Amino acid sequence: MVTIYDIAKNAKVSPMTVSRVINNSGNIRLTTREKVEKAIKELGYVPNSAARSLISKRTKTLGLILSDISNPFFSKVARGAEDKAVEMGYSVFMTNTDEDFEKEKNYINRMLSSRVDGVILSPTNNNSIKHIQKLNQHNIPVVLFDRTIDGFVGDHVLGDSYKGSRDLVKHLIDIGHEKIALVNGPHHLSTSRERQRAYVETLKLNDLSIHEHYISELDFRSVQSEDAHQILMKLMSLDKKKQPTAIFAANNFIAISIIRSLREMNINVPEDVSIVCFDEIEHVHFDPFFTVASQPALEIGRISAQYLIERLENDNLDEERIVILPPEIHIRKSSKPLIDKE
Amino acid sequence: MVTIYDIAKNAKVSPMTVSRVINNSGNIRLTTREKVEKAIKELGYVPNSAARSLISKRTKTLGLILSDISNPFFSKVARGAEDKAVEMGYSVFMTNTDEDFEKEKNYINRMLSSRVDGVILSPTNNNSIKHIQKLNQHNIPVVLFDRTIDGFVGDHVLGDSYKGSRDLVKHLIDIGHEKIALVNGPHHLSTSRERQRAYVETLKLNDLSIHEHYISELDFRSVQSEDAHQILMKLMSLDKKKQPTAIFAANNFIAISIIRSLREMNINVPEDVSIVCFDEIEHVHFDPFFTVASQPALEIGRISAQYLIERLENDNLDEERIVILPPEIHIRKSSKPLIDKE
DNA sequence: TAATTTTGTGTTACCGATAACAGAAAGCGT
DNA sequence: ACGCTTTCTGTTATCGGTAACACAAAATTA
Repeated sequence: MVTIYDIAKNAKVSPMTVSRVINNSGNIRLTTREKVEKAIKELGYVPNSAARSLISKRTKTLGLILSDISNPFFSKVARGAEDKAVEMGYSVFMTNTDEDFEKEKNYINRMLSSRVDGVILSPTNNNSIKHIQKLNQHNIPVVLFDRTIDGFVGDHVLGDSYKGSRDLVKHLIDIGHEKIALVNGPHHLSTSRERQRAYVETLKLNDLSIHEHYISELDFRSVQSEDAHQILMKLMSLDKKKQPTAIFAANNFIAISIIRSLREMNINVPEDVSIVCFDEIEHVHFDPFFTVASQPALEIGRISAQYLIERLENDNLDEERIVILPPEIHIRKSSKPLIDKE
Repeated sequence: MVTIYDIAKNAKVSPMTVSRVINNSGNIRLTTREKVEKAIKELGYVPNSAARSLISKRTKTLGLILSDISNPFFSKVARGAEDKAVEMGYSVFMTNTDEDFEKEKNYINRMLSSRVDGVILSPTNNNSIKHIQKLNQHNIPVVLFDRTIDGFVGDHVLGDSYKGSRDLVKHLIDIGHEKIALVNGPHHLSTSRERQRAYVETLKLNDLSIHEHYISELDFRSVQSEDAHQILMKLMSLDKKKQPTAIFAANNFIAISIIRSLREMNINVPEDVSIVCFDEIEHVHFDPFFTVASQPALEIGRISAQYLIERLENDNLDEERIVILPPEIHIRKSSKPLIDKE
């Protein structure tokens, strides 16, 4: 491996001079600079960042810990974060927890070991605070995105789950639905709790009742699951007075598993049941189908990276900055006005 | 930052002993081991991998350079590669070139600087060989996936573009289509060339003619583009004798842009035109729509990582190993038997 | 019990870069 | 030509680990 010493020997200068040429620091005579640059090109020298970061204590690397890379929402966040990071001179270590706390723990240790300068995280649950504290003990700042957790102090970049959910439920009510069920994500995630809060409040505000079984829970990653089927069976076998005519799915993958289960039961969307959900579902058809609250995923990623890097390069920042980005409601074909069948 | 020296002082041993405990190397008396482990826990020590790799010359890190992370095909490859790498004790640096040669160059330099042990790459074009040579000069092995390029010697993990394409085109012919157009990806990619070769040969073998304008080219990433529209306009305004009744799209995103353009022209799929394509299109609808050649993306990622790591940990491997994984043909609703309208 | 092996621990040097200091060379004023 | 800046370059020590060697203590063998 070519080192700064090889360059030094080749150009007949000291290693320090080579270092200075590389970093444009100090004063170098033009002729020496040229000698050194020639040697660098000839020998194909590339600085060793391990050696650099050993002395500089900075790696110019960010850790990005996603909960589900196969969900387009998260892969877009990743893309946004990487773009912005590179733009600002940083690299990104990207990892995937699959919503698994143990995996998260593991990756946090990896991040510590590789001495990333900061971490962008969508935590798996409230216990993740332990991981964050561990990072903070090592002076590694953390930006949370998508979700927040109890006790965290620092930058957040979130979507407005509350507002998006209110708008979705309101839309259902506006088009005549009164029996609306919620298939939520896991209650240990702040997004789920916010979405449920909005759902409950919106129904109450409109004097609509929440029947038993109307609120149920699924994993955010369950595209196809037995659990979904169970939930739908229960919902659709309620007696006519209670049987929901619309369902609010807490995220895109849950919506997909719902629509699949309904299909198996020969129930049509939107003819028999309307569905709305959080997060975009990639629509590749001629005409997009799902009524959704679409979050600005790329932007969430970009801002997360930017905030993190700003914090790294600037000590005198506020204790915490919270950005809450509103989702866009797209009304499409999965929701349709209720026509009274009686 | 806590170092091995702090642990040494705390446990009243030498740094070397601490190192031995951490790495389970050499013989350590049980009592000392316990002292050291206690100190490690108390001080929250995490080894500095920069320091480690400086001396060991290995980073236990792989570089993964994708051409389009927002394409589910590639994000699945990424997932597969990361899973396997972690399983084998490596981390992954993931980056995204957007099919841009300059970005690729940039990322290769980053990889060199961060001293990844090996690189998994889907090259942007034949000139990428320069980048690969640069890596090889630094003794960094490269595994190509999805695409191959001229002059590359080393491991490849590819999908069988030729076979998949033949099967798709054959399917169209079997259900009565005779006028079949190809909207290909860029000709500088091996996958495009293979898919075109299969298309041409299959038509010839069945005595079908390839009219002028039947073969055209789009970017693999163009989900929605003016170019697509232009191409479709040209195709659909051919005179009745030549107007294609079926289109073979070289990848998923091209298929999407085609179907969108057709929609704008009020042409229905599959009633008026059948479409088949390479790569899965995430079907979230009750019933999947596209007839596709689906590649085992996860497997491509996993094998790429495995081959690379094997090569890193094993000198006496063959010069090159080429895996070609067959795609699965899924016949769905976007292709339908031709009914003669005359 | 002395000789030999095994076990357990420490010392020194080094990986590749750079900060801090030192000192040589060149420029400048009188 | 002399001293005094300014510009340029080199030396030394260090970042946090570990390999290589050295050596004392304990265990084993003769």
